[in-house]
Amino acid sequence: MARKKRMATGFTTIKDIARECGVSVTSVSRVLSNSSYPVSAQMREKILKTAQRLNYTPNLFARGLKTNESSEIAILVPNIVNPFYTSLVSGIESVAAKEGYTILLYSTDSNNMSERKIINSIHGKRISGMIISTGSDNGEIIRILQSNSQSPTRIVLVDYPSPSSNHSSVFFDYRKGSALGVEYLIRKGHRDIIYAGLKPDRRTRTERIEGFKDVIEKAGIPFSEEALCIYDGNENAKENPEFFAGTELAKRICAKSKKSTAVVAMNDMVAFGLMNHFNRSGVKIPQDVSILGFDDNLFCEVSYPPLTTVRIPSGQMGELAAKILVDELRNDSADSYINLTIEPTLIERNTVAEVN
Amino acid sequence: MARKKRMATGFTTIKDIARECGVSVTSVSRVLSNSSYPVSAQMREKILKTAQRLNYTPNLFARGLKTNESSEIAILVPNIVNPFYTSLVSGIESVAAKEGYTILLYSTDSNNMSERKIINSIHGKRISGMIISTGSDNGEIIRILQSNSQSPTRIVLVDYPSPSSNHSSVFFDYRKGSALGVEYLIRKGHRDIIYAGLKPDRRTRTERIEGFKDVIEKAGIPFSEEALCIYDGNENAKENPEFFAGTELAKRICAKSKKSTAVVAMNDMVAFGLMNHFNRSGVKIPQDVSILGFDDNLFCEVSYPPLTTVRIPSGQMGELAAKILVDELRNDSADSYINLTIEPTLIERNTVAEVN
DNA sequence: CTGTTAGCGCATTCAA
DNA sequence: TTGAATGCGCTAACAG
Repeated sequence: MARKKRMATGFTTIKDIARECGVSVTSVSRVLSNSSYPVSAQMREKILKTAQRLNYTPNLFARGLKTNESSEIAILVPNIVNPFYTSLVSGIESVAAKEGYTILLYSTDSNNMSERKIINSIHGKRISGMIISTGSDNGEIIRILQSNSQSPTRIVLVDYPSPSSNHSSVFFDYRKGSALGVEYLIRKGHRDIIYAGLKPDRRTRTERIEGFKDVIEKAGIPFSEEALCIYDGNENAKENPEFFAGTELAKRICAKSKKSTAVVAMNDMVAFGLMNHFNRSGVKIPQDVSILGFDDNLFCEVSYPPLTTVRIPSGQMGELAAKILVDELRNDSADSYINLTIEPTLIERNTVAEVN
Repeated sequence: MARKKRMATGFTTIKDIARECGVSVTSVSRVLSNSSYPVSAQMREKILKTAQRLNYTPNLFARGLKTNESSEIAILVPNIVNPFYTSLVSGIESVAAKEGYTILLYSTDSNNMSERKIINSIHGKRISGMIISTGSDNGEIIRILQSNSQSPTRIVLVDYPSPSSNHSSVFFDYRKGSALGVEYLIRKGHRDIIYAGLKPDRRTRTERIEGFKDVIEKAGIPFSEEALCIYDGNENAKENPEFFAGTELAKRICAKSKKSTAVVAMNDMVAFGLMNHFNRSGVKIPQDVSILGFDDNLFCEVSYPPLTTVRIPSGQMGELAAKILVDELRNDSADSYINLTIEPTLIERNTVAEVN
């Protein structure tokens, strides 16, 4: 009579099911963990039934303790408010969910969360894999991660330079993207073109400027530093610093004696800032000045006029990164890594005019 | 000599540390798990040192198996692309991180992830608590969650109606928000006001219309169904359905014989759609027509003209929800729940003109 | 095909 | 203040 002690958590366990069915826990485990081990059909049936009836949910702690696997993917991004990261994370999430992985979200901007702490958390949870895309490019995290030789965590990098080469990555070719945009402008007859952006303090920004120069020079247009309009105020001063920078840069551009016919923005938010000031000042877009964005975020369609821009398919990049990771996790393809570089495309809308 | 078998995972365990220090695993556990149990200072010191040296990270599976706690918070949202959810999640994440909780992100839009599946995952992981905010308001998830009496998961609801009352919630008062906006319009002299939005198929939308009617009638303006411009096309047809709906509704409004001086949009995206069409058609905002948004998303500053709108502080709502949850988790405050209703505020920008 | 047994790493009795 | 022993729930040898 005396019911065996069965307090603990109140959750149904395989032991409960075993008792109920009059079979061993092993058999229960075998069917409930989708083991390939042979089990008679009727027993399987019975176990499945009572598992359902008893509302059984496997205790992932126990399972993890045995298998050291969590089916979890950690995402490391600075934040999710920046539209690039929003859709990156969204892309990752969609394929991860489909593949049965759960997403752990770590954002480095949330203070108190040192990279060290994050790594510890990830180790402790025996995370299968992680996708890293923090804006900075010091490679710090990777270094920490690898300094601990115990960690078998699979890593896929997105727009994040790697100090070593033992992981896959998805990069966007910012240099080519920038070039693509400027070529388009030149094709439209522009020759006095300005680049407007924030301090080129990271690779994803320097590359844009390089791409800009590449094409200007190739077109035989004399390049001067004058063509580079850089806002170097505090990036964190405003709620929407890039937009604010755009408005400031537009003022500076308006004040120039030498007039330009087009300005290529570091990204869409900067472009919106430019447009905002131009719109207010009665500078007509694109009649008086053409604007080129970079990102193709949700609001390019929304702005007035709709923004012509170089597209960074961040959602797709997220999906690719996740697919690569899941694939590596499943096939444990030891030392083969795949490194993708995503090609830019130009999205024509209404902010670039033809000049002659 | 024969090293005891110590393969398993390769991670350092408390056993390793115990051996290294020549003490019992018990003592190691006590100091490394921050137990309040008394341990001599020197021993503590020694253990801490070698733990650090050996790069020890507690195995959270093992710990969880004992304690049945994960320090994880699950977030359930339809997606993170909608700006409301972006900042909701962001707000939650920031306080969760600060409090030492990890975020698990579940998005219901990602197909293949039935609510049933999500619940199972959450049970299996012994998630401490969850925050739910799925657009629909059928209460399905709660029902499933509670049908399984085993689940002790703490839940906080955000803009999600509850079929029962045993959990805390954070709501926004859409009705009052809408009223606030319309009152402002009337104060500015508007009397021919139109509401433009999608099908009122959920509470958060019907409330807006009710608030609209409330004020119109209170102002002694005869209300007719004509004033309600509802787009009932397929919401998922376009990439940005709300924006698209806005453009369509603007066309319809332009075609009306009776001219209105103001239109209140269901939300900012719809407002942007309206503005897009008006801008293209040479209808001047706000001289020819005033526009009122709802949300106060990132792009209200960016649009041209900047959008006057009723603010939903979704980031703050996320923070509040997380604070409530963490508090309940820590203090296990049994059956006391707190239900907040967030008050609207009006953000004046440049899309509403004074008429007379 | 089925069951018995051991142990993953940790926190926690209980005894010293 | 310390340590030996137990078991959380599950999976994987190993033996039948």
